[in-house]
Amino acid sequence: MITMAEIARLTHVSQPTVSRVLNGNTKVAPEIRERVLACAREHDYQLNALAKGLQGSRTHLLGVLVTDIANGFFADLAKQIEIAARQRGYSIILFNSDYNPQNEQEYLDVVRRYRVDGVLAVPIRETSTEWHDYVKKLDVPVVTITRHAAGLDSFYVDHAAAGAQVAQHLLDRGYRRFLFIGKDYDGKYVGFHRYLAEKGFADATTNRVLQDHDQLRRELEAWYRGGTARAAVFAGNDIYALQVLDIVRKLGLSVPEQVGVIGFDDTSMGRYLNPRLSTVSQPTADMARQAVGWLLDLIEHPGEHTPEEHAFPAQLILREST
Amino acid sequence: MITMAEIARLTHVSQPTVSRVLNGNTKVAPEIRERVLACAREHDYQLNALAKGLQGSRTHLLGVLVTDIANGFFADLAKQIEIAARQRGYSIILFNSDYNPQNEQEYLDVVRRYRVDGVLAVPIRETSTEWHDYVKKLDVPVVTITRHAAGLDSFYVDHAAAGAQVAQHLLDRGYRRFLFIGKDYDGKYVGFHRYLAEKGFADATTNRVLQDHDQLRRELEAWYRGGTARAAVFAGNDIYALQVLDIVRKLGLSVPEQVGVIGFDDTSMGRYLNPRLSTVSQPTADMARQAVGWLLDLIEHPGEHTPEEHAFPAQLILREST
DNA sequence: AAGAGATAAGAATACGCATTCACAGCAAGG
DNA sequence: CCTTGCTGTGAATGCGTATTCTTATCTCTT
Repeated sequence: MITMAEIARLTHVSQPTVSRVLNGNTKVAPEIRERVLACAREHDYQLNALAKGLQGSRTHLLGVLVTDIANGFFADLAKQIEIAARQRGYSIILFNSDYNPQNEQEYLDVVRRYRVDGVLAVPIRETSTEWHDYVKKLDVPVVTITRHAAGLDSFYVDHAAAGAQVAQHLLDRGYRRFLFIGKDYDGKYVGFHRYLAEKGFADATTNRVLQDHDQLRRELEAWYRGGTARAAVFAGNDIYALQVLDIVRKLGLSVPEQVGVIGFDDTSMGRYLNPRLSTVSQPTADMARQAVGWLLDLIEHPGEHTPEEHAFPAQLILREST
Repeated sequence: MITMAEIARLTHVSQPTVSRVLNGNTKVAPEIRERVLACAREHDYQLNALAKGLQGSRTHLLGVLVTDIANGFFADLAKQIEIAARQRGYSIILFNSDYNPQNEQEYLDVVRRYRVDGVLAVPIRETSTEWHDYVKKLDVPVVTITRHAAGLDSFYVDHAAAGAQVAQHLLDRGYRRFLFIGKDYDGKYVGFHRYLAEKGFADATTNRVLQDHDQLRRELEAWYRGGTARAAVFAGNDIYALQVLDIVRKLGLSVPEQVGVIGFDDTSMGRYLNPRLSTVSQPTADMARQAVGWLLDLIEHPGEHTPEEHAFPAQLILREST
């Protein structure tokens, strides 16, 4: 791989001059400029980003930390981030925490090792003080995306509010008993439960973690038989919702008459399911673009700033399943 | 961020000694070793990977180039790659070509800029000589994954063979008219068509590119009405298959009796659809692990080697839709 | 007890780039 | 014709690390 020094030797100038030509900020004699450019083109010169990064300025690397890239929602997010970053000349180093806090920690070390310019992170828990503190000690800007993190710049949809919207919708549709499938610390569940409690349905709300399809089936059946009021299931994501639909079908129950089902994430498949799946859509592309823009501004115009939290609205996509 | 020189100053030793302690290969006095390690721990030292990379050895960076990370199959692939790479101490820089050859080229420049140690790529076309030549000029090892690329190390499932397997299965099940949904240069279609032609069904095979759901619906309907023999649709991926199922349902046709449907990729949703989707599974995790292993061996034990092509078997997952 | 060999640590250097500093050449002004 | 000021270029330097080379200290042998 050819270097500036090499080009300098070939064109009988000094290395700094080559640097000046290639960066184009300083004035340099036209003849020399041409000679150097020609030589660079001829040998297909590529800047050594490591040397440039070491030298002190930016590395033009962004760390992207997600919980699970195999999840369609995050995959989509990553894609949008990658596009936005590329447009502004940054490359991304991708990390998967796999919902394991230990990995999450280790990745921050990788971030430091490579002197990444900034980080876009989907933290595992919204309220992990350890992680939070660790991030604060980092001297690179970190923007939280998809999750709300107090005291950090964050771009997110208010899951609690979305959960409440779902609750309201289900009540409107006449459902009176509710089941949430997902982690109980999930903001969606918190908002969902709170809203229903305010309306006097605290006892009618249950929360189940999805371990395994067969177990869910047993629990779902028991739950359904356990009451007479009209029942609805709120699934933490569309994949869960799909499984619920399958189980409900097997139980011989009709959707949306006997059981209502609503998902989350607005995965593309929802539109083609039978019945078409009601779900909640997040402005992924918008969030990603704005988060990247914000982060890059932070990077390129450093200085004191107070973290801001940017909430985006969730949108109910109402289809046949409710 | 603290450096080796800084630690050296604090512990009253020289920078090379700190390097020796931290790398642990050379002998150094126990007392000094302890002092340095304590100091490093206390200040939470992190190696500057840029400097190390510049210095000449490895960068411990891998380039991962996929066509579309938002596609569940590639997302899954990326996840497996990331896991395998992490286990051996490598981080990955992710690129999305978005099926745009120009992006594909540009990414190779990024690869060179960051002095990436190696590349795992899903090329857009299996037979792009330009790309192929460009890759050969690169002085880093490149392993092709998911696609077969002549003259390069590649890990892939033989799509043509898989297409033939599908054809055979559909014939076994009594289907006699066939439609493929996907790009016509797709290996799956090639093998599918060839096998059917050998059995005398050349005229009964049609190929359609999926542009848009409504258009597909019209074409599918016309195709179905256009003959009397039992019909089956082979979709290039599970998402297409899902759309086909939806259309077929709308047309009031029964699956698998009147129309058979089979997908590709074995997405997790297939198991929960109604009817459960027959599909083709690729050993993604295996391929990813082996590809990464192979690439890292190439990196860590350089030298002459002749590229090898590793074909993996596709597995038919037969469920209710055929 | 003195010289040879081993061992541990410091000094110097290179990697590729950007930047600061110094200097040569030249135009303009007195 | 000499000074002032500007412009374009080269020399020197630092970023953080690993490595090579050198030197000082110590152990062992005879």
